[in-house]
Amino acid sequence: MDRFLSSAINRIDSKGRVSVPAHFRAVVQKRGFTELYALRALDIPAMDVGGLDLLDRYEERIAQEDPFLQTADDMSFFIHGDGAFLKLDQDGRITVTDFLREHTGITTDVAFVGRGLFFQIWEPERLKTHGQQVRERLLKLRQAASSARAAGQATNAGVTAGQPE
Amino acid sequence: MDRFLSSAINRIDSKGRVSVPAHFRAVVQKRGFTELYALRALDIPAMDVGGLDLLDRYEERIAQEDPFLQTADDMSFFIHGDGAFLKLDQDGRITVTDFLREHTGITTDVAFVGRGLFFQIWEPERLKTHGQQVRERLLKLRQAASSARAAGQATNAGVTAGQPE
DNA sequence: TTTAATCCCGTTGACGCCCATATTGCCCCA
DNA sequence: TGGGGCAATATGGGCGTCAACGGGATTAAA
Repeated sequence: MDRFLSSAINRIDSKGRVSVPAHFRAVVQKRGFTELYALRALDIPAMDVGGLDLLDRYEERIAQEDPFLQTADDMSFFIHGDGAFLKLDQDGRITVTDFLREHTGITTDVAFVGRGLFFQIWEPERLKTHGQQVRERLLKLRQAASSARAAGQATNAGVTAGQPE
Repeated sequence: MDRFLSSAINRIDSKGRVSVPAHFRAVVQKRGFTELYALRALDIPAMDVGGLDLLDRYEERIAQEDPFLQTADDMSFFIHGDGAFLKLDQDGRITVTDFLREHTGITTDVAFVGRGLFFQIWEPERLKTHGQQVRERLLKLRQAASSARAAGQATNAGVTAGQPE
């Protein structure tokens, strides 16, 4: 498997280290990441962590912006300046710096969340809250879609009553 | 047969393991699933379980979204982060983790329900309740359909009365 | 010298591997 | 048709391995 999937919660030890889940480490190796780069997610208290290819995605986006405008500058500052390298020690652990704690609110435990091409680092309680919010939003999306379909059928009223799929 | 059909209830042992029905295991093998991936269903307390091809459809869908908007993030979070691998041991059992118990309410027994290309995991009592609700909904739908049809046929007065089935 | 980072090793607990037993369902034969 | 026996499956438990975790010791940096 070459994608970051699933999630796990690990404890920070007295030296401020935490194990990256073995499964994630395998993906890191498979993808050939020589170093991990972490940047602060924009609207949530989480870090996005991945290889340097994480930047590619954002840089593409920046390239689309007018370089004379503030937006491009802001974005560049964000991804180039507001990131940090996470070094894996030989037991597969990283040290949780204040840089991480500040933005995530992490204290004693760290939640690792797979996101496909990268993974995220969360404070476990906040992650839980966020997860619930995500589910609610997706559920709304789903209901909106199905009621829209129902409304569509209503215009065909009575011609074809609901066919049980 | 290469689809997940029928259902079964198995007991969790003292080590937290439960046998996946032999029939399902055969399908798993036939479909070439090397690992099982479980997602928390959105609006019901069940897990959707299948191969990694479960993700393909979702990822196609995500690709349609603007990757910088919240919806894409939510969708990725849901399928990549809110899932878990279920490893079959060589006796065809999986271990029931807290991740599964939390969402499903499973305690001592597990209900396996075939759903064609994937299968579901339920707490048996909840499955029973859910089954009844589903039947009621379908029944209502059917009745609504037949009464609508009857209304339409009323203009053709009494020629063909509702067909019993 | 102090602080922090890195290496190395031991412990612990969870998980996978293996084998034993019980239970179920099926087939064959009387 | 009913019973016996076989095979497949579900279930229980012992044991080894590995990942997470804790901490000592050494090295590098401030």
